[in-house]
Amino acid sequence: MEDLHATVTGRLRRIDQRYTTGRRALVEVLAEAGRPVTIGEIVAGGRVPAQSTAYRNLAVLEQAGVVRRVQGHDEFSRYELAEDLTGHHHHMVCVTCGAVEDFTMPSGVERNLARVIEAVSAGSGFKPEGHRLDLLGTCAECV
Amino acid sequence: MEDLHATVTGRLRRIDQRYTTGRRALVEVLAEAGRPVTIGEIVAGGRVPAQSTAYRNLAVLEQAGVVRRVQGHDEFSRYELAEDLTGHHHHMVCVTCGAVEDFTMPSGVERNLARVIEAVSAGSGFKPEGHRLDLLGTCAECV
DNA sequence: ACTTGAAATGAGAACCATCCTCATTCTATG
DNA sequence: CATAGAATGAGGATGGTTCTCATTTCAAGT
Repeated sequence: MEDLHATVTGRLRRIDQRYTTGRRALVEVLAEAGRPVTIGEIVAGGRVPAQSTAYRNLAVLEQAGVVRRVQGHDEFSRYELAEDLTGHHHHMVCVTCGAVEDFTMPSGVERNLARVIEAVSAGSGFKPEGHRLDLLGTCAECV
Repeated sequence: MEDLHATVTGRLRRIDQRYTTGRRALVEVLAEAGRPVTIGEIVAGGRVPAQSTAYRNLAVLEQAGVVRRVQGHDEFSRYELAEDLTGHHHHMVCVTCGAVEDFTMPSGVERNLARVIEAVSAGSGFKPEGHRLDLLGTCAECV
């Protein structure tokens, strides 16, 4: 966790932003969640008091490359730590309640996928910078 | 195109909805686009006059299993024909302008991916119903 | 420690894509 | 042709997200 804070400090400094107590709390909430969380969940946790500040700081942290915004299957945005902080992963998205959980694939499959993506975009004029693979289905809660 | 209209007629009838001229125009716009389009693009085309009707009819067509809603990388929703009408495909999403283009992968890769997805979700309590794979990057226009 | 200027915060207002309302128009059916 | 019910379109309402601005906090120099 201290390593994480040190990394975030550096990335914020790079865009002339301070790592305040409130922003540390936000990063800790995201780190402890282990899955993408909504603004509602973040504020309901009690450690991040104001919704407007949460939105603003998530935008700052996104610009710093610390946070990534995730679209699930409902009307709420969700936020998680950037992949280079948590490791490359994908999402299982419940189409009923909107909940999002992380999952990972064997690295062989990932390498294979990366190779195919490279080949597909080669002649298209599109310059790929990353990919997202989401499973859509029903989570255990919603059976 | 006539086959398409016949199929849509059937699917709408199944949920007690009519296939009106306006809805036919909407389906034709989506079919001709060949990529997910925004409400703005649909209305700007001139064949679908009212924005509110476009939204309502897209919702009806989505319920009928004719249309799928796609989230890109900007604040606009995009709409395309359902995969069983156009074939399974994925999206290249421009992170700069938000444009979305279709692409397909070799069927061997798809089968492989499906197998891995099955294995991953097997012990998780999550029941997968589909997947979406998006390439994020920069399109030819945005260089 | 004290001061000071600039950045961060929080409460509420503003924004805008999307959805809803309702009076009017269309359409399938007898 | 008549009629009842559905579809349409213009504008209003909704709500997640963003912006505003007065207040508070922070970092750096003295």
